[in-house]
Amino acid sequence: MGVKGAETRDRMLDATQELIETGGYFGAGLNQVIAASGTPRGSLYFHFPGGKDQLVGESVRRAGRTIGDALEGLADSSASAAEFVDAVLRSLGDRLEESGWRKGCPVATVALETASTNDPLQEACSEVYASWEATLRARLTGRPDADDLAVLILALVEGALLLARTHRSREPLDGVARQIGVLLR
Amino acid sequence: MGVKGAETRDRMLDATQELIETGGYFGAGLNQVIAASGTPRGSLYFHFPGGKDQLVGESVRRAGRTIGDALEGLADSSASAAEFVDAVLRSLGDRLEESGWRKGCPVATVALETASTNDPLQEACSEVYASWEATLRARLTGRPDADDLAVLILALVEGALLLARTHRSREPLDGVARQIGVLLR
DNA sequence: AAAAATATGTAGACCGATCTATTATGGAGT
DNA sequence: ACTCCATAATAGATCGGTCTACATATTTTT
Repeated sequence: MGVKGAETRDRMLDATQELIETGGYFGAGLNQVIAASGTPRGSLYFHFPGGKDQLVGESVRRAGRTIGDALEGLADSSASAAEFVDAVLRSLGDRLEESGWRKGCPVATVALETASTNDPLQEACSEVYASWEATLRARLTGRPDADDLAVLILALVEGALLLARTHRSREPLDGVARQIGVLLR
Repeated sequence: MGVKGAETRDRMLDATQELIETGGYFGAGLNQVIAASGTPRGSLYFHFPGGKDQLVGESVRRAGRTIGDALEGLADSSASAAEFVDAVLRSLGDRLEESGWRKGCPVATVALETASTNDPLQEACSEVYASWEATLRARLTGRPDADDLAVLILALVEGALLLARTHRSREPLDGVARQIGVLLR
């Protein structure tokens, strides 16, 4: 793949990721993708012969890696598990508020939309969540019930993000942050 | 409104609720709604002059009341807060698994899909969540931080439900249930 | 090194299917 | 008789996807 082609491909993934985050699978219409990325329709099927599902699948996995890397970063710079979770909640809260309550979890909407109707995408979302769980678990080694705790923290963060976006308020994230100490004593 | 009309209206809401739960706002195409309910297309706009958004809005609020009532019931028959949350998780897990991983939270998908693009529906979802929060809060009176705890529990349940549906497994719900005691000591 | 051949990518018109919504008409209930 | 509601045909827009033509690189051949 040449330089030009890679750029076009990237611009398409960027636009899709952005649209998905705001409106999910159906919010990322191909017309909107090509309009937002400034790329022609035909090129889409050149770079993504699998069509929309391939495009969305790659976008989800890509977003999963981005968030995953951010998690690793926060884990490394946190002294305790409680501090780590607090940093995650604050960081995601900033992102959400600064985007005008548009950018919550880049996976959740697609995950729910496709859970029962699109196996390849369901699997992609499942794998992203599993990778995040693994990252959390790695930060909790040594604790008893590290497995359960990792799942619990991920559920807590995802749920708080859902409520915060729906209410258009940081309160759910802040409320969870205030109580996280009790859990990770 | 006559008896016949009310029945038709109800059948439409039933079908919409079912479709929404499986596939969200865009999973509930009007063609599917009328096919599943066996009602004619024109009648839809007779009973719901506001079109699809009115139909979905009423379905969401209706599902919100159904779940809310179930929460109240479980709250009444639980001896402690921890027992209550455990019962909620188990009940939702049963519902999810028995439906073939289709029926998670009847609000979450629509909430995420419409959060940034459809204010009336975003508001409907926000109000349903607020009502559930209030129910949880009522079961926690007496505790310090009852407000925070209600939000935390709702986030936990919503997050666990999202993960369980995505992974097609009860594990996230069970894992949270195992750790809930620590939180509500 | 110049020319020819091939691969890579762009570009947009176009297709059938599906979407929500509207309309006109006819029948059922009271 | 008059309201309530059912019914289907249809409109107009948008959806994902395909197609052909064209342009630009890159390699091969001479």
